[in-house]
Amino acid sequence: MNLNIPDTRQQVLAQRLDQGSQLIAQELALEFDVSLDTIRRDILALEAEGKARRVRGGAVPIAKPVSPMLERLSSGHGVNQAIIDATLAHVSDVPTLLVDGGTTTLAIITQLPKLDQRLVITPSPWIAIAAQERGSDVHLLGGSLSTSGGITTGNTTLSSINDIAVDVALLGVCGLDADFGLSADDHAEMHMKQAMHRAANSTIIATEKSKLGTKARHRTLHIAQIDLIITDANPDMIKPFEQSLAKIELV
Amino acid sequence: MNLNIPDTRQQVLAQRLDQGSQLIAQELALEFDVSLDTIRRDILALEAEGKARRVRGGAVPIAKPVSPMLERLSSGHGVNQAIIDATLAHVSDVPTLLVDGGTTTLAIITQLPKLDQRLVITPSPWIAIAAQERGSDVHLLGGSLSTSGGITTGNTTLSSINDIAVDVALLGVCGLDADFGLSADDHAEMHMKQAMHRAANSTIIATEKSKLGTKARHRTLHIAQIDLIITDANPDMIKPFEQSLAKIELV
DNA sequence: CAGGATTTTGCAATATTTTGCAGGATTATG
DNA sequence: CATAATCCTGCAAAATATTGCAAAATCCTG
Repeated sequence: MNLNIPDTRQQVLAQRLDQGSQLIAQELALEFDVSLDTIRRDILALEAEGKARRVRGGAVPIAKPVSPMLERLSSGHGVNQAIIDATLAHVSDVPTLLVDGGTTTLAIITQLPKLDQRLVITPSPWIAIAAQERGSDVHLLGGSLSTSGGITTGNTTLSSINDIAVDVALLGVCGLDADFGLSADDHAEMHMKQAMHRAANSTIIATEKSKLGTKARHRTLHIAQIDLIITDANPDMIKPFEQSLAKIELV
Repeated sequence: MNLNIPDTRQQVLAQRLDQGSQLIAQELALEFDVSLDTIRRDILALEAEGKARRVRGGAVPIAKPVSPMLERLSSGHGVNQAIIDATLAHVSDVPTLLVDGGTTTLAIITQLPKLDQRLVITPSPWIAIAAQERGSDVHLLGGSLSTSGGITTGNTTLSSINDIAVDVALLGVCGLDADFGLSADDHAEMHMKQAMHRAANSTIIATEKSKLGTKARHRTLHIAQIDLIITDANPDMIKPFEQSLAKIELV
């Protein structure tokens, strides 16, 4: 048997909370053979550490943060309509599209005009669903679903993407800097975006001005490798980009 | 034992509303073993938070402007809660789950308890998203997205599924007949379900009674190949199945 | 080891929350 | 209009929280 001191008990309780179980004061008092008050104090301590949410009768795990993707999707789409329209003008007639994940690309794909015989290839389940609803044929690239960006990654994904060739790759952006180039938050996502670029004849990027000038952790593409950048930035914000080869379209 | 306090109940109720189910005060009073008044107060509280629209006899979901894709994602609509609970009892602790597409399986996965280190493998982008929401690691099987069932199919999918071994496969149902067995609408889906069955140690099926006794186009599995069938059918509906080897759980 | 400080624990008195119930008002339904 | 179901209101009982306090255990120091 363990030491029956606040420290040990609270450790056990914290572990159970992590595991998702609820703490019921009455039961715990019996289990640890202490009074209700003592358990109550333990829970009080856990709450102070932010490890528990106290409720009448015990405690429950801290409410989990919902995924950022679902969050944004359900709470109004903050994607600039002008960006969407400008991008659609470039991709609407493309018969084979390779589409990255992300809120911007998702917003674009949900407004893709219906077209017979279009094929959308994507590592993102969100994009896959949206594209299918717009009547496209969809090829979903398999792999492990990364928590950060919501796209599949991994060796199997990479190898399958290396076997395809498409007209246009539409990439999402974590950071975009004139010198540092396009960057990604995650190492696995970086490889995915690079592979998508290689598989496509031309690479298009649509991004909001807030991403301009920012750098994410992993350098992914040089600006020169990008064929077209579509953004809602002010003219002076894109000055650093002008000497590069990328074509920039302001909306 | 669960905490039966306003906080917990209201959380459950809110979740059901999100799924599109309507709340019936009488039923809930029985389910939670409290008086009608208590449920009424819970609903009152939900209404105050803007999470429910109160109607005579219970409450209905707030009409929320969701994209069609989200709508389908949260459409546990019409799936019998008892089936979900019974299935969860079998799969909650399984560390590696292979999950087919379909509204029933989707409703189940959206209620999967959080568990560290669970891996969900699926050919369905909807399941993938739902599983990720619930904190699971997700491996998405790539391939062409079939329009009928919403799962990926094709040779690449089949070959990748042949390389895996899991504890439990949770399959959806198009038709289920005592003689004809489990059947699928689509030829490609048939192959997928068969492959999923082969990859798993045990095969579980959850289905509503409306599917019982019906045959879809393509015979997929014999009843004897199924380890467990969970359904809300009446006892006399499953008589034809009794001579088979499959274990049947009525809810 | 003695003696004092600190922590932990259980208890009692007092709030607070939650619950079920009784009654009368209101609404659906034939 | 009559009837049944559901709703609102106030209230009292039960469960749980909070607070203050004192006894016990433990730790610390010389």
